[in-house]
Amino acid sequence: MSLRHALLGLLAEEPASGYDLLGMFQRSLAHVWPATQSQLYTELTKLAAADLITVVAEGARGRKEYAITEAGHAELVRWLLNPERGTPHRSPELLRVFFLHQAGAPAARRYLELWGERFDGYHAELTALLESTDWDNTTRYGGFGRLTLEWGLRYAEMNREWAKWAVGHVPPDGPDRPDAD
Amino acid sequence: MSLRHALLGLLAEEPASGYDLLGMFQRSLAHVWPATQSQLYTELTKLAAADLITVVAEGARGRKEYAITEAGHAELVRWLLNPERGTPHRSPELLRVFFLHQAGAPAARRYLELWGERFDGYHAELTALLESTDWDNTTRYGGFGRLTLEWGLRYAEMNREWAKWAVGHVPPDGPDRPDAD
DNA sequence: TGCCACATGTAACGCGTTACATGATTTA
DNA sequence: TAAATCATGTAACGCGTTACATGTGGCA
Repeated sequence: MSLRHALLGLLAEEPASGYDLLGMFQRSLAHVWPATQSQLYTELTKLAAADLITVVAEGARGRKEYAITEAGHAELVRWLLNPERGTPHRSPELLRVFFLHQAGAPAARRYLELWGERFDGYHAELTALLESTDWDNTTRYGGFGRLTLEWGLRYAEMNREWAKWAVGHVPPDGPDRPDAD
Repeated sequence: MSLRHALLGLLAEEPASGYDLLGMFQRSLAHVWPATQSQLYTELTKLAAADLITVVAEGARGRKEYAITEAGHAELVRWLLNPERGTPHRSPELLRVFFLHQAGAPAARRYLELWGERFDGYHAELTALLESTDWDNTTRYGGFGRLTLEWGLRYAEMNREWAKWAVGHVPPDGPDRPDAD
């Protein structure tokens, strides 16, 4: 149930419409919590029904501007300070590594090299974001966006380093299959 | 659709029953791709219907032992070598960081300290796993389990370091709320 | 006037979770 | 003979994805 809290978090800064929020998701939250248009509108309706947000203005083209309520802000803070036990970590890419010997050592090495390259790209993307933003002037999100960006940078670096290490540690293929059990 | 490939991967090593596979998931795959009992049996039925696996023996208590078919192995290798564009990264914990200034700087620092401690624990858990396993003797998964474990260790370290850094970079609370917009 | 951007909504489907439901075999 | 373990299955629910569906307002 994190989408609802993401919406509350955004609306805690300033009122916005579903369309506005969609833009914010695509621009600033895309790396942390992607969401689709359809999901977003559905959740806004639910949040309004639960009185965590309310419509504060209606504009042209059916535009509805939402604002967070007191109850909504209370819920946001409650969620922030009560980290329920995390969702288990699931990574299809890492799962592949687990079974990669089925593909043979050369293919495995290629896979890991590709891994490194993908994170090169990701790192570059984030670096561009870091440099294109004036972090001093960003009162919005109080600079915490910088912390999450730093996490992303370190994550990318870690993956690059790991991939490099892993390529060198791919076990050799067995003669055929040991099957010694 | 990764659960099905995880099952194919395990069955590529040796035939097993749903119950056996459940044990393997809990023991060795828990950190990479957790799965529940109910999910697993459902997926096995589907895999059998698709002829990617077959029942090779029936034992006591309705036990059904499955083995991978040729089609199943082909599908496994296909999946291994075709990394479709990754599921977007979603982390409720990181999402919290994004909005943490709503909770105030002291609470934010406490949150980040807790983050570091949790990864201390995780790192210790993985280290224990590393030391309790004889990696030379592990033909099963051809040593690739070691690569994923290494990833986990580095991930834990990265998070510890980041949390330490982040605690020192928590922006001060605004006087009240700038609201200058 | 025609297109683009704005703006909101619904329906179908898949996967993961929790809970329920049942029963056989071994072993203490 | 009672409990633990082995063993399989179904149902309800939530969230995320894709696709469909519709309509208005501004501007060139």
